[in-house]
Amino acid sequence: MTTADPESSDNLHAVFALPPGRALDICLNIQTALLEHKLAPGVKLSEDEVGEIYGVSRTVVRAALQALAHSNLVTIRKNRGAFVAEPSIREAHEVFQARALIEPAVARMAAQAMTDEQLAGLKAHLEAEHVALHKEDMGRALFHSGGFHTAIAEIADHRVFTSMVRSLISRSSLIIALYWKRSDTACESHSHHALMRAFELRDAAMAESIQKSHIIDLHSGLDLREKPRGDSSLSAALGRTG
Amino acid sequence: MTTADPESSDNLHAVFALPPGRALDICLNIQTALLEHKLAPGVKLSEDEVGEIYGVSRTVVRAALQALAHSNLVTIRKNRGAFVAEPSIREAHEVFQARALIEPAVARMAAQAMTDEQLAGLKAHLEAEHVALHKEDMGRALFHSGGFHTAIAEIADHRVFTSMVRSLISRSSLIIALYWKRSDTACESHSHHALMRAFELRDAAMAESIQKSHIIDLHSGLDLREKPRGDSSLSAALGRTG
DNA sequence: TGCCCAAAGATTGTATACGATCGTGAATTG
DNA sequence: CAATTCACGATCGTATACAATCTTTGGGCA
Repeated sequence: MTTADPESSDNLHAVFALPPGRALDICLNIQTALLEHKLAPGVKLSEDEVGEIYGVSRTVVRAALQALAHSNLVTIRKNRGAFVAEPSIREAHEVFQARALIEPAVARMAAQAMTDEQLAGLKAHLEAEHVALHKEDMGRALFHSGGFHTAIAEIADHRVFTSMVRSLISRSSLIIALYWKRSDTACESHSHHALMRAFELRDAAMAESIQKSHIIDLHSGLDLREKPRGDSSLSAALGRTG
Repeated sequence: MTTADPESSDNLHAVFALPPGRALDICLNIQTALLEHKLAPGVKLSEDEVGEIYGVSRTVVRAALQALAHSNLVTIRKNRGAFVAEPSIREAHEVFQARALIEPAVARMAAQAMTDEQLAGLKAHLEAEHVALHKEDMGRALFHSGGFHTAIAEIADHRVFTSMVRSLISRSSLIIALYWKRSDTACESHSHHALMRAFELRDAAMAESIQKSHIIDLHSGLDLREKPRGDSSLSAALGRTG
């Protein structure tokens, strides 16, 4: 179980570049909530409110929110406050383009470095995802799916890439919350298991190729057409009241 | 001149995810100082001291330092304070590996999108670098060299990659300050001008290829052998006094 | 003489207070 | 009745004060 625990914040703090402390805890808590889709894009994160929840002053909360803002998970608007980020369609494309470049290269490195223990750890991620899926806990399933991708980067043992991947995956979670269109989530399982086979074989080229296809497939699972979102269309959509 | 002004902080703030304000100004100021090698790795950035320089309270300084820490330009040690980061040898390798993956792809995109105006802008960067080199102002030359790489990412018009490239280049500046071994800096000019030719021809494949070679060349210009650095060697180096 | 420990100084971590800015709603006017 | 303006409330931006922690330095002891 220990090897499979995705919540272990051993060196997770590296992403936020904060010294261990309460601010980091808040960051990690909010990040997890985002990854599990417990916090929707656009939700306001009032400093007072967050501070009261965690029992700290606004000073600490501000540090946490700024760190999250730097990871593009939160948007800070001057004199307005912090909100869960709402990635634009353009940003969604860019994030998945970046993933399509970086993650295959990372998968290749991971395949070469993979130990049996790490292989088992990856499998545990997939099982956790499967269990969550079976319970129809989509949020948790997505969380473990992201954990799988992150774990691969960690196995590649490349901190710069790991940091990038972690950041991109967090942003992907928000993007999926906004733009996911595919109803069948089984797509995950197939690609991930195919990737596992490549890792078992230590076939770097195969891992790279599968991961690239997988990311492109995820990208295509988004509905990124321009829509008349927001309140501008609201009046038109409703017509006259009554 | 306007198109060539590399200091323009138009959307430079996107890297730090801070609302416009004094904290951002401090970030940008310190970042520029780092890029110009006016601030050496390891230098302590006392909150009081920085605050007095810019005429703000520690609150603002802390926000700036945390933003810089998130960009890996500054290291914050609990109860110790903030220091200009000292990238390890491993980190140096990783940063240039990341650049070798990302920047060629970005160069390809830029070559396809390049307008004549943007081409002129890039040329201006090279000229500025040349002028600084002629004045033997190495710091400023390096600054413009980095600006050239950043400008390419901006032309590619991909914010996610641009942000990554900017971050990697900033870190590269620290790495070069610590590990640069090559005395001839003319290598820059050659690769950069070759890249310009590819851009003029709108040859995406050529631009990608040249950029990849260029990054690998830069990487090889570093002396990344393990050395007995630091004070541990100091006593040995000095022997007994007198 | 060298090492260990303790107290003072300096610096950061956190909380709180006050001023500035923005959003909202009611009142007023065309 | 609709549009505009103004004042109020809420929230953030910043400064300052106090508490916690680390570093340093001086003295004591083996």
